[in-house]
Amino acid sequence: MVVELSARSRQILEAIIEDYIATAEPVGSSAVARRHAMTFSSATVRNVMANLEEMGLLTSPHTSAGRVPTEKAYRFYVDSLVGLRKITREEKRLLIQRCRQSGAGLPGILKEAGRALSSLSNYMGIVVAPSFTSDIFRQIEFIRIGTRKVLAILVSSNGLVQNRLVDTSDDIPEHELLVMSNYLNDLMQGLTISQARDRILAELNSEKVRFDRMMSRALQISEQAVTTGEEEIFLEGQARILDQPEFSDAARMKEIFQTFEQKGRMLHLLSRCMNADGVQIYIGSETPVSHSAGMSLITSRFTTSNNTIGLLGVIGPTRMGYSSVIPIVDYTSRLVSRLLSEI
Amino acid sequence: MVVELSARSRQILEAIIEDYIATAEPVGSSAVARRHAMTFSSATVRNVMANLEEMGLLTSPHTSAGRVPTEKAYRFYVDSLVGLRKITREEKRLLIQRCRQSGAGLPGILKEAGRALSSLSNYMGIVVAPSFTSDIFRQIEFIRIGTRKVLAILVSSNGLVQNRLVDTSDDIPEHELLVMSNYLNDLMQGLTISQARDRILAELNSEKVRFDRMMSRALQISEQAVTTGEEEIFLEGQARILDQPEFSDAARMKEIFQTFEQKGRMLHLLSRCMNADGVQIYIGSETPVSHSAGMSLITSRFTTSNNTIGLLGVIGPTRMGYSSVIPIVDYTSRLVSRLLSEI
DNA sequence: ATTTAGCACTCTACATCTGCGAGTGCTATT
DNA sequence: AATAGCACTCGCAGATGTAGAGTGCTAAAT
Repeated sequence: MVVELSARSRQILEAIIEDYIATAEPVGSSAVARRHAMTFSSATVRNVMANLEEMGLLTSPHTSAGRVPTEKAYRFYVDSLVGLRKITREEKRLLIQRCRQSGAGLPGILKEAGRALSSLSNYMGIVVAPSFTSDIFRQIEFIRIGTRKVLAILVSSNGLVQNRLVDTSDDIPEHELLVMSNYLNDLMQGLTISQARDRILAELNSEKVRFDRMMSRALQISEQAVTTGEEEIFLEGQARILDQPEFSDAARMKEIFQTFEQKGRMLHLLSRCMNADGVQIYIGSETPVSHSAGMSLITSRFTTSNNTIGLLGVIGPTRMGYSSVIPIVDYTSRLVSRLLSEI
Repeated sequence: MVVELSARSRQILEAIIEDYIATAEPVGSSAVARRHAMTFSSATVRNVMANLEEMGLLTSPHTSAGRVPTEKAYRFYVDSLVGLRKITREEKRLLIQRCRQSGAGLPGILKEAGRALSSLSNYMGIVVAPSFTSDIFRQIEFIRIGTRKVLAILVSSNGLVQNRLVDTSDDIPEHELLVMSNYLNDLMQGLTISQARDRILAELNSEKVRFDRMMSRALQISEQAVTTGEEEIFLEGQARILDQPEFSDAARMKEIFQTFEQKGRMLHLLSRCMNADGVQIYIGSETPVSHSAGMSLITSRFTTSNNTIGLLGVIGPTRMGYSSVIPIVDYTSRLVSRLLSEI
């Protein structure tokens, strides 16, 4: 729905939103007229506010309180936000420094990026690691751990490692494991992990393999190895949302923390943020995770050297400092993409 | 300090503690006399309570409220606790079921054990994975990832895997990597990871190696690989502590969550819980993590198949259901040890 | 036709007050 | 030594009162 507003209404709406973002308290007509040194009086502001309320952009908690922006207002505000604060040099410096200091490797960078996001925005940082399954297969290794236990190690071309302990029906000698891994490495060369999985399943059903004991055994083991483990999601700075006055209520808090504990579910919900390029903004009930809790989500994708994609962003209250958070998320996603391409 | 009490004083103290654990509200003299069907009157109870207060076992929040047990009282209660509730069959069943259902492998079992601890106790579950460094070295592998990048994969005999991406000054061909890994596998055979690290450092300084380009390169790379990564600590059911009325205050909550976010620090503090065998109980200010926040910690060690040790337990408010939590922690640590020995 | 000033009205947050009841400590009694 | 009785204390919850912020309407001004 397109919202049409006169220049003045718009100016007032923006003032209200910004004041509310800053103070978390309902803002009254006189406050707007005063603080923003408007050319007109509080009475005029009142009239305009009444209009805006009718349009569904403002509500008042009760008769004699000021007005509070609705989700619709935030949406309008964000959409028409021309004056995006640029990211400051200081923030850039901090982000770069922190992401570099992290222990080498993709997970290290991502975790640190999440922390940096959180500390710069003062909300919660969120990072979804690129899905292992869409990464390109690089190598599989088998290591014999005691009798009837084989450790399968799967390496992707991004240097990600997934390992899995597999029980085998009987003891497999080392030299046979070597033959098996050679066979499989050959089979899966150049495929993504998920394609590799399909190939394995297809091969398992093929005639030629069915009667080759070693091959079918190799396929069975590797099938377990390529089965996706838990995908990784980093939530950093959870304690920070306790700073927000709107979450000081215990019941609400609990709801939120419970949501965050179900990482699998979150991941599922976040997947739809990965479809579009650029910074995505979800306000209030638009937010895929934790509906109805008055949270907003700002995300952006990042890419690794071989074009698998991950997601990073910030979760905070609907009343969020959009104008500063958006450029931070934007910059961070570019930065992370760049750092990852260096790996 | 040893506390000596008459049988009656003791009976009353226990009644107060148990009532307070159940209700989280100060308990008065008449409540004790009534609810526990004592053979004496509330007036007598009052006299006894006055004594107990003088001994520092009780305090009253204000004049006309009931009494609340102090840390000292909990300590006494726990120490003299003969009537440890046995773990129920139902609880056993649940624990076993949940720990088994977890994905194979040590981390899977530990994570699930943490969750089970949390849901059975209704407090927070905590699990510290056995230190990788005291595990026994099993094998090292190098995989070439692009030019000048080598992925070093370190496997312990428990089937734990640590991997690290290493930058190399120049490109190393695959066949040379193979030679290197053979050399190192031989070098570190049978040692623990931390011993292996010492050996590597010693070797790096030895005369014979210093002038062998390949060997010294191998040692340099592996030195990075054996450097300990982050140790793992699982905190499960954080949301559950929000159920406790004593933590409904936002400021307190924040303090607690901030503590839990610094996992490195926690790990450090928890290390002293690993020294003794059996169930360890830390009450209030005795608790190594988060002093002064009115929390108690109950832990017990578990061991893997080759005697590396980890820690698991429960964190909750000082007012904790000790008599049921203690056997749960005890049983879980045995269970986990057993499950791990099967790996 | 807007904009503005003025004013009556509304509603909440905060403070003050009050009675109730839970709980205590002391004392006299058994 | 244990108990019953009693006066006393104190916090809590509900009631009452008040100040102030904010609104909406109307009439005057531009």
